[in-house]
Amino acid sequence: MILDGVLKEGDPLPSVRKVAAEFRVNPLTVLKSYQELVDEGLVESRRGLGMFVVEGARNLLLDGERQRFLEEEWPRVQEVIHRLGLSADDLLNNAPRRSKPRKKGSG
Amino acid sequence: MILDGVLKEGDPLPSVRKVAAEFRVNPLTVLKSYQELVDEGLVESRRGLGMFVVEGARNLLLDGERQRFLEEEWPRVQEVIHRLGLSADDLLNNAPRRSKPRKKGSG
DNA sequence: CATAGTGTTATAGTTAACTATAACACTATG
DNA sequence: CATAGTGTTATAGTTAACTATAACACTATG
Repeated sequence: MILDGVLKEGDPLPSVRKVAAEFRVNPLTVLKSYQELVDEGLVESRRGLGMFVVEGARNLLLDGERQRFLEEEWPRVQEVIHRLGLSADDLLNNAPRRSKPRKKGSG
Repeated sequence: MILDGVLKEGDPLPSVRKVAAEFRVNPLTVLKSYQELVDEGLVESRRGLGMFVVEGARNLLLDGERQRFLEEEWPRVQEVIHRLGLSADDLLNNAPRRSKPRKKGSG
């Protein structure tokens, strides 16, 4: 939500209790997740008021997630792509060039 | 290992006990994972002998994993790429076109 | 002060996955 | 049969994450 701009910097996060109710989950579970955001320096907690998106959170998140994605997730995704014999073409255009025709349409 | 051809069809999987020892893990845990492969029809169990890669397993796996990847994983990866302001094009072709130059080299 | 909304802490219980250990069932080999 | 290697089942214990419930602490508002 922060990355997508749904939550701007300074905005309050939906309250622990509301999220807990909406997802039928224990408030403690929500709180713990929110605390992780605090630990990452993205969110700050103001007792009695709520939890708020920190100034600069979006850039911090963007940089951090970019790094994590490029160094950890993407390499693994690339391995999978390679293992499955997929091509960049297959993935980007919804119109794959006619490659080797498949034996059968399986379903 | 099956996709990469390390395990050919008909080959025995490393025994439950060996894997358990190698990864310092309970044999039951390994067994359960192997059972999942049996449930997927990729592997068959021969009591007293071992677990073996089924004939046709590689193609079955290839088709199944292709579908799973294209329908589930890749869309999510694309969302992340988009959210992070990265380009799938740049990531797939290793030769990124010169796009907007970044403000700073961060480190 | 009372109220209604926040985050926070505490205590006890539940659950799924995993561990530890032992024993059982089966097969090829000699 | 004995042996050594397989998969399999059973029992009890451990652990991390989550749940249920209640209470505490704080803030803006009236």
